[in-house]
Amino acid sequence: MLSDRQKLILSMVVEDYVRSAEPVGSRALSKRGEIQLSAATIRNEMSDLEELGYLDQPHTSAGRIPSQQGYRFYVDNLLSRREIDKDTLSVLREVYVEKMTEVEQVFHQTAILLSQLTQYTAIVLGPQVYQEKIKSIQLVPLHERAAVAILVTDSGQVQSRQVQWVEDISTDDMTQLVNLLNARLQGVPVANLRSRSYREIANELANVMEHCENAVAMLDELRAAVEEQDDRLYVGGTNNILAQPEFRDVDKVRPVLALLEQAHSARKLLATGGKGVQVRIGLENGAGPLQDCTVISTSLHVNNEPFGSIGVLGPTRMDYARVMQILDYAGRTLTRGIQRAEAD
Amino acid sequence: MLSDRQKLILSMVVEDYVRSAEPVGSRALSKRGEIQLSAATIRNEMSDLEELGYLDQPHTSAGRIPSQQGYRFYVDNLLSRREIDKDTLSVLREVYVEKMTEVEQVFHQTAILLSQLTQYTAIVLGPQVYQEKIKSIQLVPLHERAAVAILVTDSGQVQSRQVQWVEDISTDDMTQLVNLLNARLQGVPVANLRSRSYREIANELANVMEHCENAVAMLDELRAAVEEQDDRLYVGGTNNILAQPEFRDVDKVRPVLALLEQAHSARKLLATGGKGVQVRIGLENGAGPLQDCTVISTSLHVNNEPFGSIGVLGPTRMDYARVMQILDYAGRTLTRGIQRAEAD
DNA sequence: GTTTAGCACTCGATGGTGATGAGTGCTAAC
DNA sequence: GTTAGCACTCATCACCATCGAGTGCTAAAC
Repeated sequence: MLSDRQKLILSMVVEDYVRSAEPVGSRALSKRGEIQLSAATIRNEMSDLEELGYLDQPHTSAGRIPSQQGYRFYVDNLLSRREIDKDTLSVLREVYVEKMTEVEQVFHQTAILLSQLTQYTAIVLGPQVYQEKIKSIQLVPLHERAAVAILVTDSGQVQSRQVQWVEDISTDDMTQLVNLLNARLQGVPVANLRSRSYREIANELANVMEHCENAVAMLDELRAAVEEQDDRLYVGGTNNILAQPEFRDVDKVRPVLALLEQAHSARKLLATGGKGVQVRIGLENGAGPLQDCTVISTSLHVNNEPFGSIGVLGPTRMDYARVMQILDYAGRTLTRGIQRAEAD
Repeated sequence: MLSDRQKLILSMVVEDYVRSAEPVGSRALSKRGEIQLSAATIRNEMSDLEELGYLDQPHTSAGRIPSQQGYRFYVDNLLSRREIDKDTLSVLREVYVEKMTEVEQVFHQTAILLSQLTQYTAIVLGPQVYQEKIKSIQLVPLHERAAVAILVTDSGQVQSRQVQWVEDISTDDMTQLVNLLNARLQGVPVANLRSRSYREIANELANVMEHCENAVAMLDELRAAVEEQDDRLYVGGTNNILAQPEFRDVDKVRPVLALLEQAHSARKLLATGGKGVQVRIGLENGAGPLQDCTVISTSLHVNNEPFGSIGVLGPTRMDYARVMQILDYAGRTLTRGIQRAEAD
């Protein structure tokens, strides 16, 4: 276990380094007044901290920087929970005071907001429609052989697909089809469209109307639409990462940007399920391009069900306290807002 | 007017420079065999071309690079319309052979595809729902006081918004409302929702039912949804731009990325209206961050109406012929595909 | 035992120097 | 009109000395 003095020095190193991006020397800490020790003493402690794995030294005769383990300890034990600053708070309040009817829009705005506030890159993952229940299915004919199929879930999310019929279909048939689908599918989780109930419906359809293959294909299309939309991912402020000194080297940034462009890679970075703010430092994000990055994220919950997540990606040298506060606040406000909108 | 020899030399310089990203020297051209002249002669011609403004010299005793004017002349007059290469063609065919029912998905895929094929950054702007006509309006109740309003246009695009009622509304009222709206609004351009017909409807509603403010507010919400969605912009391969030698400097890339993140700035880059492939070189994109970039784009048309546009952003040192071919092909194929889907 | 001053040492960063070579412009010969 | 020859320019690179921040260690002070 670290002594109190070691903890103090570690957190001073972390905070200094986060501000300056320069290795922190013993003399600099000694002069800062928060600690009444000579540079030599601090040097000894730093040497110990390095041996314990909490600090790194880029090269002999440079100052120290926190190691991944150092950041981890700092986040877990030393983080000073200072108040969220007023300017930030007022910006957050201003945005979330507006009514938030359109989920998609809110998530998009949140990505922009988070990136602006933190000056890092924001990643927002929309809720998984896949887990919601079907509220209604609608069919809007476009021409004789084409229509738009619309699926509404109980949280009010809408998915749609154009469908083509192989042969003409009468308005009556279509009404009958819609009625049947609604009667059988209301309340069914969208995910089930692929399995059991899906086949039952198919059989039943075959009894009621001709050309039911079309209707079956339609359900399949809707399910596909939902699956695709489930990757609904918003990334904001990618360019912010370029402002960080550790990413001045293009070869370092490019893999990170490339990863963010792949929806399936990016979504893996975010917290899933668990409550509270999650911090993943360096290699904890999985080896590779993100070894110098930290992702802080929190997942949203509505009625105790996961409802997307929001996160911030920056260098490991990140203002942990501030970002965690912002995410915490944004997460709770968003959750409340959505819950209220649904309860209305 | 340039002599044939000058044209040949200019295009050799452009093509060499596009390949190598290094200033092109007279000796290098002389040795390439396509021209039977000594380095000295070519030097004289290059000197003339520089005086005429078609070539630049980074510093004395460096080779020449094309000026913006040089690229412009090359694109307008010298571009060799060689065949699109087979590999590229087969990739394009493969993607667009799949049926393209979902407009949104196709545009998204196109952004990814274009960036992969060209190794530049792709920008795709979806069609303006705003200009289409209303096909149908639907209302799906969620709770007593909340519903999802859905608007379908004649091209099959779907927009939706959650709406809240101030007071409970009966199912009958809702049905009546939907019927009225459909009767009055079918065929009306979405854009008109804000103006004339919108007020007429409001008055008529006041006669038929109570609490019509809710319905009026709903129409307003739908219009807002459409307006927001009109910024539907897909950007693919932003990281590709980092691979270009002229953008190894982070300070050069960052403004470009920042611009691409702002939907309203990015959409300005693309061709609007006119048919055919458009090339904007350097400052032609408007002064500022894009002075070393070229945007090649083409707008799509369905039934002679504009239907979004697709474009590629790269350094001015760009493979013009190839990108123009790819965009031309993709544009025509997309248009055909969408038209067919609608005609079915 | 803990803290501190003193000092030699390390190592990256900075800046100046000279060699190298690609490429030019000019002149004179073909 | 074309080309060979040549002096000149200038970016790039390797090399080297200098500088200074920061360390580790030792011995003295508390």
